[in-house]
Amino acid sequence: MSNMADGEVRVRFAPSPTGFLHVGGARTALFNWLFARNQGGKFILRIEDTDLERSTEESYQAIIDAMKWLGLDWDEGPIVGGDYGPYAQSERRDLYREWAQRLLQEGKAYYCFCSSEMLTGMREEQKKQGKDPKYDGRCKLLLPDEVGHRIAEGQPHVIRFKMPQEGETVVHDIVRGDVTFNNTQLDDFVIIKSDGYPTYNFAVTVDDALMKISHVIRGEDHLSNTPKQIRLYHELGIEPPRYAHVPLILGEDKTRLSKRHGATSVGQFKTDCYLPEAMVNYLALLGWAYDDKTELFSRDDLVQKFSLERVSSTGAVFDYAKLQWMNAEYMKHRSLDDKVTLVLPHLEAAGLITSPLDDEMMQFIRQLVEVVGERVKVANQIPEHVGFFFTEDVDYDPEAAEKFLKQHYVGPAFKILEERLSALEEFEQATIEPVMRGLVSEMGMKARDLFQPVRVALTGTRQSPGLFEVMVLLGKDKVLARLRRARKEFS
RNA sequence: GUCCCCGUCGUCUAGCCUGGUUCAGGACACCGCCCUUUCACGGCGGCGACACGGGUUCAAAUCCCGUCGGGGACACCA
Repeated sequence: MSNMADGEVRVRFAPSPTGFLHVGGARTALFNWLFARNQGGKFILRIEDTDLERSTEESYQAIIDAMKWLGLDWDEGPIVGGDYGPYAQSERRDLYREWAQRLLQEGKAYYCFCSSEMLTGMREEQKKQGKDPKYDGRCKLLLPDEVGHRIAEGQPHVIRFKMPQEGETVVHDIVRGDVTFNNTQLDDFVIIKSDGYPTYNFAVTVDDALMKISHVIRGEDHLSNTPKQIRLYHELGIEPPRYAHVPLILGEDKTRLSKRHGATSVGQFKTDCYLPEAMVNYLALLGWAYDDKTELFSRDDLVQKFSLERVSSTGAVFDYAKLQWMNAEYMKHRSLDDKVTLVLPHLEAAGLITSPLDDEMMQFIRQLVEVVGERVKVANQIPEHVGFFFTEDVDYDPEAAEKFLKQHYVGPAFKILEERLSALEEFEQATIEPVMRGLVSEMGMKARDLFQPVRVALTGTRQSPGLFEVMVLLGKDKVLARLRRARKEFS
C-alpha cells in the first residue's frame, strides 16, 4: 500500500484549535498551500482537536478566518468536505480505535495501567540517574487474563505502541537530508489515552495514512517526533509520506516567536489592517527565497516559483520592520477607495470620527487619505498623521514650538499672513501659494523660514503632508484661528 | 542531561550540493548626500558577514573533523 501510487500530491495543514493562528502556523500553511498549488495537488485542512481541555470553538473560528483572510483555500476539510473525512479528529475516534485494535491483535501494541503519577516519578528517577526518561515497558509483561480482568474491573488504561528496540530509523527530509535516529532512543509511547482519544503521534499517522497524504510539510519542532511516526507506518504496513521540516520562526532573541516578542497572531495583523498580500509575501520569504534579488511576488508568482528544495534550514527571525516596508509597497498599489476603507476603522478607534458618516465627511476623509499619501505604511498609522485635522486645539510639540514659533519675525509675519489669507475669496492651493511665496520674498527669507512656523502652528508638529494641501483641507477659518493662537501664545 | 537540527552583514537571504568567475551579491534597518516647504516617496552613496580551530587541495564561505554557540525534542499537549 503506497500513498503515492497514483502520484497525486496531497498535503495538509493540521492546526489544533487551542489558540489563534500564529504566524508560524500561517507560514507552514502557506508553504503547504503553495506546494499543492504549484504541483497541481490537493491542499487539505484538518483540525486536530483531540485535546479536549484546550480546544475551543473560538480558536477554530479564528483559524478559519485567518486562513480565508490570507487566501489559503483548501480543497478538502471543514466546510468544503471531501472524500477522506471527517476532517476533525474528534469525529474520527472510531477510526483510531479500530487501528489501535489492529495493532493490539497483531501484538504490536499493549494495554498499560500505569498511573501518570507513577510515570512522572519514574521519569524523575531516571533523569536523576542521568538516564533517558523512557517508559520501562512493565505492562508489556502482563498476562492476557490479568489484562482482561483489570479492564473488566474498569481500571483506567492506555494503549502503548511496542517500539522496536534495535536498529535505526531514518527520516528522509527534503529540507535537511537524511536524519538518523537510533531506535533505542524511542520508547513505548501512548497511542490511545485513558479518555479514549488518540495521542498526537498516533492520530497524525492514522490520518495522514488514511487521507493519503503524500508530503508532510511542518515545523522543525516535529522532526524528533517523526521517527515514532515512521515506526508506526512500518507496523501498519503503510509507506510513509515524504517529509519537509521547515525552519522555525524566531523572535529577536532567537527563541521561538511568542507573544512576548510582539504581535504573533494573524488576526492581530488583520485588525491592524496589514494587507493580506503583504503578509503572504513576507511569510513566503521567511525560510524560502527564489533567487538573490526578487522580493516582491504576486500570489501567482509564488505559486509558480515555489519549491521545497529552496526552503532553507536555518531559523528565521520575524522582522516587523521589513513586514512594514513590504506592506507599504503593497499599499502603493491599492486604490484610494481601498485605502479609505482600510483606514476608517482606525480613525474611529482613535475617536476621531464616529460611525455613521455623512457624504461630506466621507469626502473629507477621501481627501485626507489622498493628501497623506505614502506616509501611511500600515493603515493603523493613520491617526498620527491626521489627528490635527480633528482637534480644535492642537498640541504643540514643545521642541518644534521652541524652535519655530519663538522666532522674532514670526509674530509680524503671521499678522500679515492672516490679513492676506483672510482677504482671499477662494481658499485654494492656487490662491494660497502666491500669498505664502510672496510674503517669503518680501521679507527676504527662505521658504522654510515661514513654512515651518506655519506648519507647527497648524499641525503642532514639524512634519506633515504638503502645507498647501493641509491649509486647503483645514479651511480658511481654522487656518486663521490657528495662526492667531500661535502668534498670541508665542510672540 | 540525552538525542536531533542549525551557524554568511543587526535582520531576511543569494552563493555551498557540482571548490577557482566573490578581498562574498540583493533587500530591510541604520547613516550621509540629492530632490524639497517639513516628513514620507524617489535617486545616489556608505556602514556591515563567511562562529572558531584544524585538516584535504595549487586553490575553501563552499569538502572533512573538532570546538564553541544557538535552537528544538525528550508528556495520557499538539
